[in-house]
Amino acid sequence: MDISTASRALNGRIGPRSKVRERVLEAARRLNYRPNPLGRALVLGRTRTIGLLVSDIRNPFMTDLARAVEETAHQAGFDLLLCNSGLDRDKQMQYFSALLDKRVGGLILNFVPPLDRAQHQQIAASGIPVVLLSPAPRGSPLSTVCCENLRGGELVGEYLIRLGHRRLAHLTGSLAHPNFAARWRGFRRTVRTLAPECQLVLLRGMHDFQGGYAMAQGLLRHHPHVTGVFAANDAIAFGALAAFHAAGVKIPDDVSLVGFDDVELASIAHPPLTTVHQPVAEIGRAAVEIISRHWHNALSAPVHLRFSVSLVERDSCRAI
Amino acid sequence: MDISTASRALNGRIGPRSKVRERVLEAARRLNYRPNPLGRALVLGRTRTIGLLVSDIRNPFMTDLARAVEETAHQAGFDLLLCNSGLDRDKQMQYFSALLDKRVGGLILNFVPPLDRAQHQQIAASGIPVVLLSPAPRGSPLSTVCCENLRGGELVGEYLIRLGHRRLAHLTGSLAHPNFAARWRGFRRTVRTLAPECQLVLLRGMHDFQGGYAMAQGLLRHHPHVTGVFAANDAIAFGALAAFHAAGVKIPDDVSLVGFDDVELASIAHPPLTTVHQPVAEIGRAAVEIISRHWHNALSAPVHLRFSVSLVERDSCRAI
DNA sequence: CTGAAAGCGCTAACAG
DNA sequence: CTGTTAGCGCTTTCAG
Repeated sequence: MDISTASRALNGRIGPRSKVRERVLEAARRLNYRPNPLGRALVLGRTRTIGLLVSDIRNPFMTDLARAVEETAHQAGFDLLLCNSGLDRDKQMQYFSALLDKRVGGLILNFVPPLDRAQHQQIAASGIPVVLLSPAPRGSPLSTVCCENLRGGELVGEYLIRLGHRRLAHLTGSLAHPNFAARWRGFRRTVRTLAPECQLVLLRGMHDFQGGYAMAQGLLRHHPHVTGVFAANDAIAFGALAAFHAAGVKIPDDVSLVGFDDVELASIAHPPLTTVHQPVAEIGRAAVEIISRHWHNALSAPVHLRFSVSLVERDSCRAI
Repeated sequence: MDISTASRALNGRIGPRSKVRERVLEAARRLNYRPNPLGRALVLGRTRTIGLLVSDIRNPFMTDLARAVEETAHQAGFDLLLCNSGLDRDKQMQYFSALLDKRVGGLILNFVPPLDRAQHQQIAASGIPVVLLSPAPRGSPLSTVCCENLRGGELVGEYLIRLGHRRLAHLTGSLAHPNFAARWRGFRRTVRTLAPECQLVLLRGMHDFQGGYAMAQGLLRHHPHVTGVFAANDAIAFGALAAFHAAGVKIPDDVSLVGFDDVELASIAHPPLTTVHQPVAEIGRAAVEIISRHWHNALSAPVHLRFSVSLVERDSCRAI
């Protein structure tokens, strides 16, 4: 018996009832044999590693996502390479190439700023399964998994209007990012429809804690009359909370604040944050599943998933 | 010219002024050549990947650490494999073995529960550089990077006593973990010394948000008279905060609360959390540096680093 | 079903 | 300084 037979046995390419198979498995166990993934990867041209490329893992939504992704990936026999690209487009592409060089088995990307159609094609041309965490342009060759961003924005608009707020602000990141763009579109459209007289200011900055802090400061300085604030994600909302707190502005007494994501920490904020819930664990699971299926050639066309959202009311808003 | 020459040129094992070197580099650029790390890893027997093994990346301290580690690692030409082992000892060792199989270039471990002397030896026997995020038993063959846990506990003890609290509680994880053990030891010792009459209750549970929540609930039920609480990390403190909030207990009016870690989010809690600061970015950098040095054979003996801590006063405590 | 042989892309030991 | 050769550990034709 030689090693090719052993290889076949270990990989199940041999009759399951075969005597040889048993002997190989037995010997492997006895010798405590552990296959070297590098040898395998070299000949196969790909690894069982999933790359997760985000701008900053400290964004609590990304943290929760990473956890879910790692867990699912591990169960499916993959491991997780974590990359923080920041907001720099070049650095993003540089990371991307490095991951390709490493022959990752799949990629989960949250590109900020996002790519154009040509870049989508280019990425797809790499041949490795890619899942985008945002909606793609129509006909994109890449898989996408995201939530109903537009609907989320609408929910917040309806809610704040219903509470009687008429001077609103939206604190967001780059509107070039499809997720943020959709949240804003849904919010604005709803507000415009429900209360056309409503005053609506848009502030853009970093989509993280710091950015939220800075934007809230700017808001207090230049638009002190605003009573309802929609932060495009919970990280921004947390930053805003801190800034309001520091400035002596009471939430929800002086200003009502709504976030987006419903990260675990939203409930510990001061006060507990009203926010749009998206099912992060399911999103992570779905992304891994798509990659795993592609890996096993059980999937060829890109798939597009969109999870529904809901508003979870806590204590950061009140009627006016 | 053949490929071994090219290999040497690319790896700088050739006179920097050599004509050949120039030609190789030029050709590589022109052909857009990208070395395949798998081929290299296979022959070298190791990769430029660092494994980070923690119980849960959602612990905000670990999130901050992961960010720092990834950044430093990337600069040093390494990438980061993230593993969440949970609290299960077997799963930990299983992850550990899997990482060895993958020929990682180094490992950063936050084992919970921790290993005994024999296991330290066993891990060291694997031959790959390992950095523990906790103090090791004397004479451990593994490198360690941590903070002055004992001193941190003392600081909190001094502080709460100085504020006049005499009914104290400590909310922590497994005391088998050296970090938690040291924090508790420092705290208790100081309290016992400064105010021997002081009542001191110890609660153990999960060292995360949920655990903090549960422990605070238990505290309210069984020890409602406690006025000063020291949480062994910020995640526990956040959970406790939520539980207190839910129960209508005012912080700091009814209870003073101190955390440990000083994660970014500590400032947004309600109220902003008084906590022990440890320099997470420096810790992450140091861990990567140790591994990188080992990788380049510029280091053979294990190194032990301990960073200093300080108490940052915010608004979660008051004098009694 | 099994063995022999080739080769994935790279580095290193050894001669020239 | 350069080329030749061998081999890292694995999978996969291709014959037997």
